[in-house]
Amino acid sequence: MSDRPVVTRIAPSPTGYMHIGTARTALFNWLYARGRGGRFLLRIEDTDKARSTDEATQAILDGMTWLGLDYDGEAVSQADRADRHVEVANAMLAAGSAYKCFSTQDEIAAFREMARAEGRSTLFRSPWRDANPETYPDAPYAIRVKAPLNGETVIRDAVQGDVTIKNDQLDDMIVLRSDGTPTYMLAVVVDDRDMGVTHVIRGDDHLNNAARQMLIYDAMGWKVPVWAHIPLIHGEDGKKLSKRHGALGIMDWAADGYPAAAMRNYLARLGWSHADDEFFSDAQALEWFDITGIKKSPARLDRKKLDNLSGQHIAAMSNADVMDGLKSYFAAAGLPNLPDPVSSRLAQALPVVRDRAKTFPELIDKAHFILTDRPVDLDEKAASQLDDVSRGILNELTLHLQNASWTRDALEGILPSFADAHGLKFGKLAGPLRAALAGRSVTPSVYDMMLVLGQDETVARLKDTKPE
RNA sequence: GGCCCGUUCGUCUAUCGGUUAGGACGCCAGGUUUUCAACCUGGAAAGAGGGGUUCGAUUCCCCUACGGGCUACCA
Repeated sequence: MSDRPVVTRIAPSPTGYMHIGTARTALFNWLYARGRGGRFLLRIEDTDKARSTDEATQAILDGMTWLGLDYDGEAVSQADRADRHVEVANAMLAAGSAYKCFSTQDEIAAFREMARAEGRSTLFRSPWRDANPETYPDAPYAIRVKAPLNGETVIRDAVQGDVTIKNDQLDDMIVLRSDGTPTYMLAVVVDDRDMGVTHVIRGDDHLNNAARQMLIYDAMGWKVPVWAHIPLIHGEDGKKLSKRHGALGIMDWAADGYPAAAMRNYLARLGWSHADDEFFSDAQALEWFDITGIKKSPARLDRKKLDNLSGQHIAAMSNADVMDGLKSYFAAAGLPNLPDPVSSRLAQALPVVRDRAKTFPELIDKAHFILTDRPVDLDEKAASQLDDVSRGILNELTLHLQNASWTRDALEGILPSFADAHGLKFGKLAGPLRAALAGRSVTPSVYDMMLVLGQDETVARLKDTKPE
């Protein structure tokens, strides 16, 4: 292939948010470049002024940041490079590989309409392709590339294999509009080549476009990059992703509380595989990722699988990483950050709750016992656990607890024998205990909670349940 | 319509002509257990259909069906 240093890029158009598919494509490009000591670039395809906004661009930047995909240099604005695009269009014109076309949009539309009605090809053949410049009218014109009329163009694609397109399927696409602005087809090619992009890894909705774009590379005598057109992601119903699937933006997933590391792992496994590896670190992904492992068929999103992976990541993260992830989650979900004291309490509880949560909000929920203050509010089920009898029992238990040494061994000695002495099954004691300590009926282990809460707090909460 | 791409358990996938078609998620059953989760053990579950090629096809070729993409002076 190539021994040039690898340069990849992600080139999203700012359309309001960072699409989940864009996020995966970005990840693939990032993995490929970074895994080989190459460069990874970001270019915002904002040539469509009507649809591009600063907010949308910011959304992409935010998405990249959250996902942890760092790019080299500054983000490039495609619109800012319009002059260079025009320059290239004129160069092609001068070289004779492009020509001025005076056909109006109305004429072309009328042609297509008729062609469709008659069942003929709607491919527009400009009458100006070989016209004598002396016959040119004094009117606005578009610049079109001169596509070869016969022969074929083969796209050597690292994912799709060799894809052959007959040249008579290619029209003389417009590179410069009659208002003097460059089209996307021109802009991508010029920008990719100017930015030194060696590998174009993008959605396969661009596969056919690659043949057209190669025309420009050839016309300018530029080296064609390695193409890698990856299949799109589909929704859980197998249909192409659309608004009704919801959660299309990467930040929606951030707001749902998935750690970025889990998202990277999950997204990497969507359409790419490395034998049977499912759960892996960034370092492993960086080492393993290669275009040869990319599948040719589209993959569906699977929330359950993400949940599972997410749970594994949360369990494997360091405390510091969990706390950082929590902050990102609060920011993405638009929630206020935890005040420091609460935050440090949560940190203490992490060891006993992290294994039980698939997402950050779930983690917060599991840690409710440590986040709540006395007097503990009881939910309905917890309240029903605390009848007069069990309150009495807890009160008696308090006596045993306030002088106990506060270790797991000690507590595991006290509680069962206490239950036994009262003719209670352990569960009958644990239920009310759970209610008193957490105000809920579903909590972490009572030993875990007691240890995390500490002796004073535990005893205080039990005393709060003292019968009147 | 034309051109291009795809199709292995419900889902993500392994397999690169010869396998009892493997793993993971999910699901079901059992176990463990102080609740929930986790965990352990076991189970059900797949080559779209039809033709070829071959001693032998999930694997190579063709057709059909289905899905997707492109076919703009959108990106």
